[in-house]
Amino acid sequence: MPNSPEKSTKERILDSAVRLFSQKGYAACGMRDIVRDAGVSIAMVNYHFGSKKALLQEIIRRFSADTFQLADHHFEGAEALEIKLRRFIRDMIKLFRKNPDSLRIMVTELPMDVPEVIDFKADRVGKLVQLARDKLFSSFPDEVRERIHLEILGPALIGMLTFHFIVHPVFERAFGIRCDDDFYDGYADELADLFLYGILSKTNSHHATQENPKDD
Amino acid sequence: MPNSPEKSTKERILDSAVRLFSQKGYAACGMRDIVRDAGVSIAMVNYHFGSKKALLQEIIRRFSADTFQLADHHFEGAEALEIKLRRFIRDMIKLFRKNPDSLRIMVTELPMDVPEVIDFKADRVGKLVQLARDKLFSSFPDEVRERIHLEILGPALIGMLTFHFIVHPVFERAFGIRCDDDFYDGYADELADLFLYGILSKTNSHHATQENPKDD
DNA sequence: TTGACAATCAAACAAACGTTTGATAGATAT
DNA sequence: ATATCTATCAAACGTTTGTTTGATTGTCAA
Repeated sequence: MPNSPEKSTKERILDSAVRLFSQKGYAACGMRDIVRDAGVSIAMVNYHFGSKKALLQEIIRRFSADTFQLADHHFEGAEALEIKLRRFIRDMIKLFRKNPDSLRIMVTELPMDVPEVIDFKADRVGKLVQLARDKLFSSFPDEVRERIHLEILGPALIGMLTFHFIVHPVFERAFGIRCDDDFYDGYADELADLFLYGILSKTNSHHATQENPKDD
Repeated sequence: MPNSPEKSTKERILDSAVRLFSQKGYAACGMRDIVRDAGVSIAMVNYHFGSKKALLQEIIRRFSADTFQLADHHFEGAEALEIKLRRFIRDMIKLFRKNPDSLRIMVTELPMDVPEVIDFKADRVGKLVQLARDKLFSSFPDEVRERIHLEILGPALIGMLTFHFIVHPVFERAFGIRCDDDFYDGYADELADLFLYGILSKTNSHHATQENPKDD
């Protein structure tokens, strides 16, 4: 299915690239696949973006900006931790649903040979966790905050949220579920419950369940 | 750094392919990269595996077998849910640490044009969740099991466990952590706490935190 | 000793790759 | 009117791709 014809050439290339990079992977997707889908000449990619790799970086750059801006926005404000975190998780899933292709590209197509991309992402993730520490957990007493390892729980949360979209084809096949609005409402609630209880457990007691066994 | 010379040609190719597929991605990694690293001729790949794609499928097949066999094994037995689940999480992380390259390949290189691979994975995931339902939660009363949505919590757990290894370079850069034995011990404990509390919350009360708000 | 078989290699293959070039049309400014 | 600039295209460029071929070596059986 070709692209809508009223958009500009540059936007048509971007749309096609996002879909095809996600579908076949960046390296496996030839520029001729993209321009055929976009209905433009192959020279247009280098004209508008400079190179195929720069096109990929532009896609990642745009989606990163959306994602981290959303996170920044939801951590501000005076509401309780529960309220902020539930809203954050719900809107994050909403954003991922709207751009599942961009999400998969951002996660799976780590351009290992472009160190500045890794630096960029690491910088944003670090700032995000710092923001969570300052804005989300600032009211907790120090000895509780010491027990909450955000550098573990943060990536775990992101992993929970994103993994479903990464392996979506396997997931739908395995459970015979079609993922509609209702499903994702339940999905967001379930993950929020899981995460909030996990955090709050640290605020009340030391031991996780009955005994926290360390058997071998 | 080339491969160890005492192994067979077939094994040398497999070892090199796992590392390089993970590093550069399947499509971006040329067969000449692999055979140069393995110290063999390029014809050996097609001789021993048939094609480049068959080599990828062999890698995924081997690692899938290890992973799901581990899961099957840990869900059996008469111990309590907490004990089984903690041991499962710990050994899963141990396996992922030993084969981070295979894990990344299995998750990120979904051969979309090979439907049987997706079918294979979907089948295994479905059976795994069914096994968890039968062996892990069989002692719970029915009205509690209805509230535990394993088709959501299961993939969420796998996402938590694997995501760290997928984005490992970003992760290490962001937090300035070197991930040693101690780190992963804490990592496993933290995730087990998080997950067990999230589940046990469903067994006690209906509402997640204070109010389970549904604001907009 | 001869024949068959398995493992290996260097070289060659056509196809596909990302990029560049030169030309063309349309708009805008001088 | 003419020159400049922008957006576009078809065609060609040199590489690199995965695969195949034909020859060579070593091993084991007849």
